Amino acid sequence: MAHTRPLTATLSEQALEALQADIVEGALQPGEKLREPELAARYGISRGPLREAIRRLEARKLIISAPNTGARVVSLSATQLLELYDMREALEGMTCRLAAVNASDAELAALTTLLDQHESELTETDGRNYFRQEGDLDFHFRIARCSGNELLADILCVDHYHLLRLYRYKFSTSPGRPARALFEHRRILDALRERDGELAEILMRKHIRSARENLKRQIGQQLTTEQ
Amino acid sequence: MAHTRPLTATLSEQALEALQADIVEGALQPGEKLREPELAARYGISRGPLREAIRRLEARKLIISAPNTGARVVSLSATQLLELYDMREALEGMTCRLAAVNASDAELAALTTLLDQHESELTETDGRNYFRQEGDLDFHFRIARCSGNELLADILCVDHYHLLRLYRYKFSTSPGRPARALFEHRRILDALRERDGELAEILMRKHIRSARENLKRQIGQQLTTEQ
DNA sequence: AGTCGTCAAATTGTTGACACAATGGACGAG
DNA sequence: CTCGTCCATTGTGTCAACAATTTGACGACT
Repeated sequence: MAHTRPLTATLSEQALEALQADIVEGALQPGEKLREPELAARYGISRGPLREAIRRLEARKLIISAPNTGARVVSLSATQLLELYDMREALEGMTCRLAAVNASDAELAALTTLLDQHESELTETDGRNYFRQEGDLDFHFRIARCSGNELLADILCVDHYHLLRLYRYKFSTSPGRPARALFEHRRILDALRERDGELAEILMRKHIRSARENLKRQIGQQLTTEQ
Repeated sequence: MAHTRPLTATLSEQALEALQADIVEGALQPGEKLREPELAARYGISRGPLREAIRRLEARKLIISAPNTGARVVSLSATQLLELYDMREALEGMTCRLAAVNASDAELAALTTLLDQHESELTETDGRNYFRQEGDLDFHFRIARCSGNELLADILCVDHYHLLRLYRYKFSTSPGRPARALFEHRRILDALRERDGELAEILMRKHIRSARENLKRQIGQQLTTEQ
């Protein structure tokens, strides 16, 4: 009989999760210096595992560090944030194209359910926070996962997803945006159901580009202009 | 007066470079177990910095590791290798589109020179190893670098480039392929010079897709079918 | 007053030792 | 002969101490 194994086997993984949560949830602010002795004490571990966690979060682009001067929480410039959207347009366009071919009927049905669920929440909250959906509740996340391409899915859902999470909600969504986004999601799903990969890709790219334009308009002095 | 500073400030970085070279150049074979005491002795360092180097190479997908069971050199299945090409199609298509807008005239001129150089080498070596160009000599690498999008360029030229290097040359290029590739490169550059981002993206994607198809045809029993 | 050099404190880089888990082979039961 | 168990060995996870570098403050000099 198997023991119920802990969620994280090693202290390094626990530190990874804790540190990532602290960064994404804002307990550690963008640009903040990460002092190893302080953090190690905070998580009740030694510096060894902590340093490994820092290296892994560097891979997820949540931390930047230089030799001898230590690590800091990432702080994207406006330019860098827009770059992130160009990357998403390219990668999510491709996952969408692939999903049109590779998604199972069951997965597409589940996506329909998800969007219905989003619609309820949209009307309930008066169209306020449609974008707050995370992980499995995130339409984009789910599409990547059923693209059939593990590499793309991992890059989007593991490597860069948390950076997106960190910045996605720093900007107030303009009034009509959530409803508009839901509409675009439905059109994308329509294309997926019709198994039209080319159209699905075009629609997803347009969708992300319009989110990018929306963001661009809102970028004022909220962001540091230089990294 | 500044000391001539060493290329790598820390042992961890030296280990990163050494280990990466050993993996890409085949001194460490795909799938091979990486024993920390052995490697630490090999590079003349202790396990601490070595473990950090391993974590960083995990980010570059050259190493995979699981808790308590250690690390191994990555060994891509045929499926995973094809997935890599889908990722490239998406990302390089985008860098190409952006480069059409953002590349300077000087950069485009340098790319022309590069392709001329490739042509000489192609005729000199009887069309054998056009694809062996690496780093700054790699057409794709250079385009990413002049896309103006640092994030995309880093993902392609740092994060995933070495994985591509590792696998690019495991397959014999079919007879006419190098000449064909050079021809496609020239058409892409034409589009860049005309500042036609849409066409440049289309051509780059077609180019990578045909490389993918070429690869697919050659995949026999050389690759493990399961990871 | 401002700039530069020096020194002390804090922080990062590295090491070797210890604790724990996994691997592999010998041994014995079936 | 096959399978499972036990134990020794090997390797990974973690820690605390040491070494080297950076940072900031203080004071001397222009």
